Amino acid sequence: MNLQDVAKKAHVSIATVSRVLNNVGPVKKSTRARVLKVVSELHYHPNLHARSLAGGKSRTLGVIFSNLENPFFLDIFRSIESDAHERGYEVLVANTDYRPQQLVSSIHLMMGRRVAGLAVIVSEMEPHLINELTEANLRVVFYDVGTPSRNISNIRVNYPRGVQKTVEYLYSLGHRRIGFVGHHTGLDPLSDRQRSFIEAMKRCPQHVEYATAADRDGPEGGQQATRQLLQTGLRPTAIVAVNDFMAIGVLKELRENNLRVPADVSVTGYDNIRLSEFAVPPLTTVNIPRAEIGHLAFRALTPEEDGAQLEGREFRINPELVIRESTASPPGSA
Amino acid sequence: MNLQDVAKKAHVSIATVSRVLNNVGPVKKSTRARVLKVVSELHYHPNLHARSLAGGKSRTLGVIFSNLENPFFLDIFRSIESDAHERGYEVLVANTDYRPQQLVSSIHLMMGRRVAGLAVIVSEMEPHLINELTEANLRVVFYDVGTPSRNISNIRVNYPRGVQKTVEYLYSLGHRRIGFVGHHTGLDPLSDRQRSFIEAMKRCPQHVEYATAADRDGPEGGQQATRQLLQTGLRPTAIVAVNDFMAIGVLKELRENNLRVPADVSVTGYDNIRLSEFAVPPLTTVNIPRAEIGHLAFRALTPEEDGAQLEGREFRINPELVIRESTASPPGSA
DNA sequence: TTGAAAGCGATACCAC
DNA sequence: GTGGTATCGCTTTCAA
Repeated sequence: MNLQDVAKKAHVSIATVSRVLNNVGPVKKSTRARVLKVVSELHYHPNLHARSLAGGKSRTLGVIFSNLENPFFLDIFRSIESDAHERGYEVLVANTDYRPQQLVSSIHLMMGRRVAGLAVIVSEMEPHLINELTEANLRVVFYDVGTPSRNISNIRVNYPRGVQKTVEYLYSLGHRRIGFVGHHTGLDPLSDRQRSFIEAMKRCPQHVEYATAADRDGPEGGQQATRQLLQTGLRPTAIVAVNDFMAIGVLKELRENNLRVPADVSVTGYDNIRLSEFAVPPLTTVNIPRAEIGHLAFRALTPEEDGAQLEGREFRINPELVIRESTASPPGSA
Repeated sequence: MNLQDVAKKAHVSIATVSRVLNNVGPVKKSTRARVLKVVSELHYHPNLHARSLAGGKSRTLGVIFSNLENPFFLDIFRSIESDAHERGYEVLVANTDYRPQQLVSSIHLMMGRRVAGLAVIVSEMEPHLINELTEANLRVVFYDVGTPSRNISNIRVNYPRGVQKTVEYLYSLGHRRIGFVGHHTGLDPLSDRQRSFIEAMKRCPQHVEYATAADRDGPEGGQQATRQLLQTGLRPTAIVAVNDFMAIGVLKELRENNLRVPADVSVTGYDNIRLSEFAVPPLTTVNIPRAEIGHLAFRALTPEEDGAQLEGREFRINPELVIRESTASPPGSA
């Protein structure tokens, strides 16, 4: 079914039907009513492909995430989506599962769909992709990677700073043997995170020991990585998880080893996802304001109302330590 | 940038470029190579709107969920998506937040995008929408609502059966005062769930008492609803949550009231999301196989390989009780 | 206030 | 093997 069918049944031209549907140009009230009646009788829904093709412009944004299962990403998505809907945009999501190849095809898919802007909130970003997007004629916003330019904006969270705060806090509590639980350490941004931890440890005034382990993102991975960590011989009095989602698994593995948190082992997460308050015990973590990130991403992708053609910008997010009940002084400390 | 640009630069016609890009028809090897070279030099990506418009058919499926934040839905999504990608389909997601109006626009959006099939996995389904979709010329699969017909398939989980098993189990442990925690009881399918609970309670051989409370879906809502429940005066020895996601909040509220689970109060969930094993204590729940649901949905939306034009079918899912550590006999029982 | 017609960027059929 | 062109369903001038 198409405009033609509606036009015929309403005894008008397709141009008129189009005007009615888009609320543009002058249309006599009675004509308008007649057309709308036919439209609803026929259950007509305009072909959006034809519409974007003819219209040229697009009110659609694309967003690509590494792992929608992790509430961190989902929160950002919801924030972008809600801004978008409010302003009459649609949003297309894609999930890469941390696979670089999947990221490539998602990006190309979004370009094929001629999105008006693209947010790339992933950890598997590779330099050549950044270049390709920079050269493309498309508004893009990256998360924690790349540098601003004509069409590129950036949102930076300064992950190392948050880790530094965490490690300092644990150190101040008296912890000297700390483990790190990460995931996908083969991917640059994620091995950077592990490195941030190591550097923070090395910066400690007195002698400290550490070990790291990694498995896939999520509670299961966190549990598995913790299992490895407990077998290293380090006997950590604290474990720093790369994010809250994995920390949930850390807590479980400790519990199953009859290690109390925080009496025997302290645990920290990162992100401050809402689930972190429902963990047992509630997690000490680093707050990353997902809603704000979503708003920034939307702003970055969207022309300012007042026509000011926003150049690529850089937005900085400041990670804040949130102390809850999963951390305490190590056993046997004063 | 379009086919024309590529064609010009490669000194061929747009028809040839199209052939190369789609791997159809005969093309001389050298021409093919030349075209591909230009395509990559120009970073050309075909306009998918034009493609679907010209091609007619679509390799895109739509999926609509009530709440992607609830891992139950996300698991189904991932399962559908993975099948889809494997078979060369794309999938478009939409999230309704349990808002009927949002569902309407999502459905229309999907129709406008001319998806090849639409999975509607929501709780806010209204009869007139079912009709509209039934009349539409579109493969649809519903979750736990509607009846099969020409183009409509259904996946049914028999929620009441699972609740019945749960209540029977709690009853057999000795529980006589049980609370129910739900959400969005204004929506038919969800008030049905609450009703299932009540009916299961009424079926108990001896006298039992119950109360219900509701808040929004999720841990926060679960916590809030539990707070209400604890104020009703029914001092429940067990709480049945409408799903695992809410049960996580139930556990938290009980903990904050110094009620031990399961020593003082037993708790059950529903769905068996992976997080339910990470709850403290791990949740007794009802297993709903999300992956299988995803596979079934994909099958229902997709023409069989062998051309057998699958009529609308009904798939039944059997809910199974999974007993873990959040349930026990009530305090003071033999 | 309305209609006719020129694109938008592909696909696919038909010639050559 | 390759090119020309009708066509998909819509938006958007331009005339009437």
